[in-house]
Amino acid sequence: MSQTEQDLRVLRLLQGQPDITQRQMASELGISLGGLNYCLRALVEKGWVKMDNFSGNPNKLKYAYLLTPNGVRAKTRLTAHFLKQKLAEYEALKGEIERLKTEVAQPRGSK
Amino acid sequence: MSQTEQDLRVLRLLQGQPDITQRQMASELGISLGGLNYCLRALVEKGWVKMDNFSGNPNKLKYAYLLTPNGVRAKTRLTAHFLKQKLAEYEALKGEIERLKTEVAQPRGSK
DNA sequence: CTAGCCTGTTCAGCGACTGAACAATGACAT
DNA sequence: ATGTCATTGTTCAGTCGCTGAACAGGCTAG
Repeated sequence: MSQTEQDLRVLRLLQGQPDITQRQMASELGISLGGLNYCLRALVEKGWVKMDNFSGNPNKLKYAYLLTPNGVRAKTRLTAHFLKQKLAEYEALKGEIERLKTEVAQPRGSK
Repeated sequence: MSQTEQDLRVLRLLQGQPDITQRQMASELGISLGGLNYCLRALVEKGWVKMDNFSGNPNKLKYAYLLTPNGVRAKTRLTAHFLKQKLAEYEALKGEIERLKTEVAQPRGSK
Protein backbone atom coordinates (compact mmCIF):
# COMPACT_ATOMS: atom_id res chain seq x y z
CA MET A 1 0.00 0.00 0.00
CA SER A 2 1.28 3.44 -0.89
CA GLN A 3 2.01 5.90 1.84
CA THR A 4 -0.52 8.43 0.61
CA GLU A 5 -3.23 5.80 0.61
CA GLN A 6 -2.35 4.91 4.19
CA ASP A 7 -2.53 8.63 4.99
CA LEU A 8 -6.03 8.84 3.57
CA ARG A 9 -7.19 5.84 5.54
CA VAL A 10 -5.94 7.41 8.74
CA LEU A 11 -7.57 10.75 7.93
CA ARG A 12 -10.88 9.04 7.20
CA LEU A 13 -10.71 7.17 10.46
CA LEU A 14 -9.96 10.30 12.46
CA GLN A 15 -12.58 12.50 10.87
CA GLY A 16 -15.28 10.09 11.93
CA GLN A 17 -13.76 9.28 15.30
CA PRO A 18 -11.28 11.78 16.74
CA ASP A 19 -11.19 10.17 20.16
CA ILE A 20 -9.69 6.83 19.36
CA THR A 21 -6.55 5.21 20.70
CA GLN A 22 -3.53 4.46 18.55
CA ARG A 23 -4.03 0.78 19.26
CA GLN A 24 -7.59 0.93 17.94
CA MET A 25 -6.42 2.76 14.83
CA ALA A 26 -3.68 0.22 14.22
CA SER A 27 -6.12 -2.65 14.60
CA GLU A 28 -8.67 -0.98 12.32
CA LEU A 29 -6.07 -0.43 9.61
CA GLY A 30 -4.50 -3.83 10.05
CA ILE A 31 -1.02 -2.57 10.90
CA SER A 32 1.13 -2.65 14.02
CA LEU A 33 1.06 -0.07 16.79
CA GLY A 34 4.58 1.09 16.01
CA GLY A 35 3.69 1.39 12.34
CA LEU A 36 0.65 3.49 13.03
CA ASN A 37 2.64 5.74 15.36
CA TYR A 38 5.11 6.21 12.53
CA CYS A 39 2.36 7.23 10.08
CA LEU A 40 0.63 9.46 12.58
CA ARG A 41 3.84 11.26 13.37
CA ALA A 42 4.25 12.00 9.66
CA LEU A 43 0.72 13.42 9.48
CA VAL A 44 1.35 15.67 12.48
CA GLU A 45 4.63 16.76 10.88
CA LYS A 46 2.71 17.69 7.72
CA GLY A 47 0.29 19.73 9.78
CA TRP A 48 -2.71 17.62 8.81
CA VAL A 49 -3.44 16.25 12.27
CA LYS A 50 -3.16 17.86 15.67
CA MET A 51 -2.84 15.89 18.86
CA ASP A 52 -4.89 17.54 21.60
CA ASN A 53 -5.01 16.59 25.24
CA PHE A 54 -8.32 15.10 26.03
CA SER A 55 -10.67 17.11 28.31
CA GLY A 56 -8.22 19.92 28.83
CA ASN A 57 -6.08 18.11 31.34
CA PRO A 58 -2.46 18.81 30.40
CA ASN A 59 -1.11 15.69 32.08
CA LYS A 60 -3.30 13.05 30.53
CA LEU A 61 -1.95 10.50 28.15
CA LYS A 62 -5.17 10.15 26.22
CA TYR A 63 -5.41 12.36 23.18
CA ALA A 64 -7.95 13.45 20.63
CA TYR A 65 -6.57 13.37 17.09
CA LEU A 66 -8.09 16.30 15.22
CA LEU A 67 -7.87 17.08 11.53
CA THR A 68 -6.54 20.57 10.93
CA PRO A 69 -8.08 22.73 8.16
CA ASN A 70 -5.16 21.69 5.99
CA GLY A 71 -5.86 18.11 6.94
CA VAL A 72 -9.46 18.40 5.78
CA ARG A 73 -8.32 19.90 2.49
CA ALA A 74 -5.71 17.18 2.06
CA LYS A 75 -8.31 14.52 2.67
CA THR A 76 -10.60 15.96 0.00
CA ARG A 77 -7.73 16.19 -2.44
CA LEU A 78 -6.50 12.67 -1.72
CA THR A 79 -10.00 11.29 -2.03
CA ALA A 80 -10.41 12.79 -5.49
CA HIS A 81 -6.94 11.59 -6.43
CA PHE A 82 -7.67 8.01 -5.43
CA LEU A 83 -11.08 7.98 -7.03
CA LYS A 84 -9.39 8.76 -10.31
CA GLN A 85 -6.58 6.30 -9.73
CA LYS A 86 -8.85 3.50 -8.64
CA LEU A 87 -11.08 3.88 -11.66
CA ALA A 88 -7.97 3.45 -13.78
CA GLU A 89 -6.90 0.47 -11.68
CA TYR A 90 -10.31 -1.01 -12.16
CA GLU A 91 -10.02 -0.82 -15.92
CA ALA A 92 -6.47 -2.18 -15.82
CA LEU A 93 -7.63 -5.10 -13.74
CA LYS A 94 -10.13 -6.12 -16.39
CA GLY A 95 -7.30 -6.59 -18.87
CA GLU A 96 -5.05 -8.22 -16.31
CA ILE A 97 -7.73 -10.72 -15.37
CA GLU A 98 -8.40 -11.63 -18.97
CA ARG A 99 -4.70 -12.20 -19.52
CA LEU A 100 -4.45 -14.39 -16.43
CA LYS A 101 -7.48 -16.41 -17.52
CA THR A 102 -5.83 -17.09 -20.85
CA GLU A 103 -2.61 -18.20 -19.20
CA VAL A 104 -4.41 -20.49 -16.79
CA ALA A 105 -6.46 -22.03 -19.60
CA GLN A 106 -3.51 -22.52 -21.96
CA PRO A 107 -0.26 -22.89 -20.06
CA ARG A 108 2.78 -22.97 -22.31
CA GLY A 109 4.51 -26.29 -22.55
CA SER A 110 1.33 -28.24 -21.86
CA LYS A 111 0.72 -31.24 -24.15
CA MET B 1 3.70 -4.57 -4.77
CA SER B 2 4.00 -7.93 -3.07
CA GLN B 3 7.10 -9.96 -3.62
CA THR B 4 5.24 -12.89 -5.16
CA GLU B 5 3.59 -10.58 -7.66
CA GLN B 6 6.96 -9.16 -8.58
CA ASP B 7 8.20 -12.76 -8.95
CA LEU B 8 5.39 -13.52 -11.36
CA ARG B 9 6.10 -10.44 -13.43
CA VAL B 10 9.73 -11.45 -13.76
CA LEU B 11 8.83 -15.02 -14.69
CA ARG B 12 6.40 -13.82 -17.33
CA LEU B 13 9.03 -11.53 -18.78
CA LEU B 14 11.64 -14.27 -18.92
CA GLN B 15 9.40 -16.93 -20.40
CA GLY B 16 8.70 -14.70 -23.36
CA GLN B 17 12.20 -13.32 -23.65
CA PRO B 18 15.01 -15.32 -22.02
CA ASP B 19 17.78 -13.30 -23.63
CA ILE B 20 17.21 -9.93 -22.07
CA THR B 21 19.55 -7.81 -20.00
CA GLN B 22 18.94 -7.03 -16.35
CA ARG B 23 18.72 -3.37 -17.26
CA GLN B 24 15.97 -4.06 -19.78
CA MET B 25 14.07 -6.14 -17.22
CA ALA B 26 14.37 -3.42 -14.60
CA SER B 27 13.13 -0.82 -17.04
CA GLU B 28 10.25 -3.02 -18.16
CA LEU B 29 9.15 -3.62 -14.56
CA GLY B 30 9.72 -0.03 -13.52
CA ILE B 31 12.26 -0.78 -10.81
CA SER B 32 15.96 -0.07 -10.39
CA LEU B 33 18.76 -2.26 -11.64
CA GLY B 34 19.87 -3.13 -8.12
CA GLY B 35 16.31 -3.98 -7.19
CA LEU B 36 15.87 -6.30 -10.11
CA ASN B 37 19.17 -8.01 -9.36
CA TYR B 38 17.91 -8.55 -5.81
CA CYS B 39 14.67 -10.16 -7.07
CA LEU B 40 16.43 -12.24 -9.69
CA ARG B 41 18.89 -13.57 -7.16
CA ALA B 42 15.95 -14.73 -5.03
CA LEU B 43 14.40 -16.53 -8.01
CA VAL B 44 17.68 -18.30 -8.76
CA GLU B 45 17.94 -19.20 -5.07
CA LYS B 46 14.47 -20.77 -5.24
CA GLY B 47 15.51 -22.75 -8.28
CA TRP B 48 12.94 -21.14 -10.55
CA VAL B 49 15.40 -19.43 -12.85
CA LYS B 50 18.77 -20.55 -14.13
CA MET B 51 21.40 -18.17 -15.43
CA ASP B 52 23.13 -19.68 -18.45
CA ASN B 53 26.10 -18.30 -20.29
CA PHE B 54 25.03 -17.14 -23.67
CA SER B 55 26.31 -19.08 -26.69
CA GLY B 56 28.32 -21.51 -24.62
CA ASN B 57 31.22 -19.19 -24.04
CA PRO B 58 32.17 -19.53 -20.35
CA ASN B 59 33.68 -16.06 -20.10
CA LYS B 60 30.88 -13.96 -21.49
CA LEU B 61 29.00 -11.55 -19.32
CA LYS B 62 25.79 -11.83 -21.24
CA TYR B 63 23.41 -14.42 -19.90
CA ALA B 64 20.18 -16.10 -20.87
CA TYR B 65 17.73 -16.33 -18.00
CA LEU B 66 15.88 -19.61 -18.35
CA LEU B 67 12.88 -20.84 -16.38
CA THR B 68 13.54 -24.21 -14.79
CA PRO B 69 10.75 -26.84 -14.78
CA ASN B 70 10.01 -25.77 -11.21
CA GLY B 71 9.95 -22.20 -12.43
CA VAL B 72 7.34 -23.04 -15.04
CA ARG B 73 5.23 -24.83 -12.45
CA ALA B 74 5.59 -21.91 -10.04
CA LYS B 75 4.50 -19.49 -12.73
CA THR B 76 1.35 -21.49 -13.43
CA ARG B 77 0.56 -21.71 -9.73
CA LEU B 78 1.16 -18.00 -9.15
CA THR B 79 -0.94 -17.09 -12.17
CA ALA B 80 -3.90 -19.04 -10.83
CA HIS B 81 -3.35 -17.54 -7.39
CA PHE B 82 -3.39 -13.99 -8.70
CA LEU B 83 -6.34 -14.58 -10.97
CA LYS B 84 -8.36 -15.48 -7.91
CA GLN B 85 -6.96 -12.61 -5.87
CA LYS B 86 -7.46 -10.04 -8.58
CA LEU B 87 -11.07 -11.02 -9.11
CA ALA B 88 -11.62 -10.34 -5.41
CA GLU B 89 -9.74 -7.05 -5.68
CA TYR B 90 -11.93 -6.13 -8.61
CA GLU B 91 -15.07 -6.62 -6.58
CA ALA B 92 -13.62 -4.73 -3.62
CA LEU B 93 -12.72 -1.82 -5.87
CA LYS B 94 -16.34 -1.41 -6.93
CA GLY B 95 -17.34 -0.68 -3.34
CA GLU B 96 -14.30 1.48 -2.72
CA ILE B 97 -15.01 3.59 -5.78
CA GLU B 98 -18.63 4.13 -4.77
CA ARG B 99 -17.50 5.26 -1.34
CA LEU B 100 -14.97 7.68 -2.82
CA LYS B 101 -17.59 9.08 -5.18
CA THR B 102 -19.88 9.80 -2.26
CA GLU B 103 -17.13 11.56 -0.36
CA VAL B 104 -16.13 13.66 -3.33
CA ALA B 105 -19.74 14.63 -3.98
CA GLN B 106 -20.55 15.48 -0.36
CA PRO B 107 -17.47 16.60 1.51
CA ARG B 108 -18.06 17.10 5.21
CA GLY B 109 -17.91 20.69 6.34
CA SER B 110 -19.06 22.06 2.99
CA LYS B 111 -21.76 24.77 3.15
C1' DC C 1 0.42 2.53 48.84
C1' DT C 2 0.53 -0.93 45.51
C1' DA C 3 -0.95 -3.70 41.59
C1' DG C 4 -2.79 -3.74 37.36
C1' DC C 5 -4.29 -1.78 33.30
C1' DC C 6 -4.41 1.50 29.57
C1' DT C 7 -2.08 5.02 27.31
C1' DG C 8 1.66 6.78 23.98
C1' DT C 9 6.83 6.28 22.84
C1' DT C 10 10.99 4.22 21.41
C1' DC C 11 14.09 1.18 19.21
C1' DA C 12 16.56 -2.73 16.99
C1' DG C 13 15.81 -5.28 13.05
C1' DC C 14 13.90 -6.59 8.51
C1' DG C 15 12.43 -6.74 3.64
C1' DA C 16 12.46 -4.54 -0.60
C1' DC C 17 14.15 -1.78 -2.61
C1' DT C 18 17.35 3.00 -4.79
C1' DG C 19 21.41 5.22 -6.64
C1' DA C 20 25.87 5.08 -7.46
C1' DA C 21 30.11 3.12 -7.96
C1' DC C 22 32.59 -0.75 -9.61
C1' DA C 23 34.49 -4.63 -12.48
C1' DA C 24 34.69 -7.70 -16.47
C1' DT C 25 34.11 -8.27 -21.27
C1' DG C 26 33.88 -7.27 -26.17
C1' DA C 27 34.25 -4.04 -30.16
C1' DC C 28 36.51 -0.48 -32.48
C1' DA C 29 40.02 2.80 -34.03
C1' DT C 30 44.71 3.93 -34.16
C1' DA D 1 48.99 -4.53 -29.65
C1' DT D 2 47.07 -0.63 -27.19
C1' DG D 3 43.96 2.62 -25.65
C1' DT D 4 39.24 3.96 -25.48
C1' DC D 5 34.41 3.07 -25.02
C1' DA D 6 30.02 1.03 -24.53
C1' DT D 7 27.66 -2.80 -22.47
C1' DT D 8 27.10 -6.10 -19.26
C1' DG D 9 26.45 -8.07 -14.27
C1' DT D 10 27.73 -7.16 -9.15
C1' DT D 11 28.02 -4.89 -4.88
C1' DC D 12 27.02 -1.91 -1.17
C1' DA D 13 25.63 1.90 1.90
C1' DG D 14 21.46 4.10 2.76
C1' DT D 15 16.22 4.76 2.84
C1' DC D 16 11.39 3.73 3.71
C1' DG D 17 7.71 1.63 5.91
C1' DC D 18 6.96 -1.00 8.59
C1' DT D 19 6.98 -5.28 13.02
C1' DG D 20 7.44 -6.95 17.72
C1' DA D 21 8.81 -6.09 21.95
C1' DA D 22 10.06 -3.46 25.62
C1' DC D 23 9.35 0.69 28.13
C1' DA D 24 7.37 4.77 30.87
C1' DG D 25 3.74 7.66 32.60
C1' DG D 26 -0.77 8.14 34.54
C1' DC D 27 -5.46 6.38 36.33
C1' DT D 28 -8.20 3.35 39.16
C1' DA D 29 -9.47 -0.32 42.41
C1' DG D 30 -8.41 -2.67 46.40
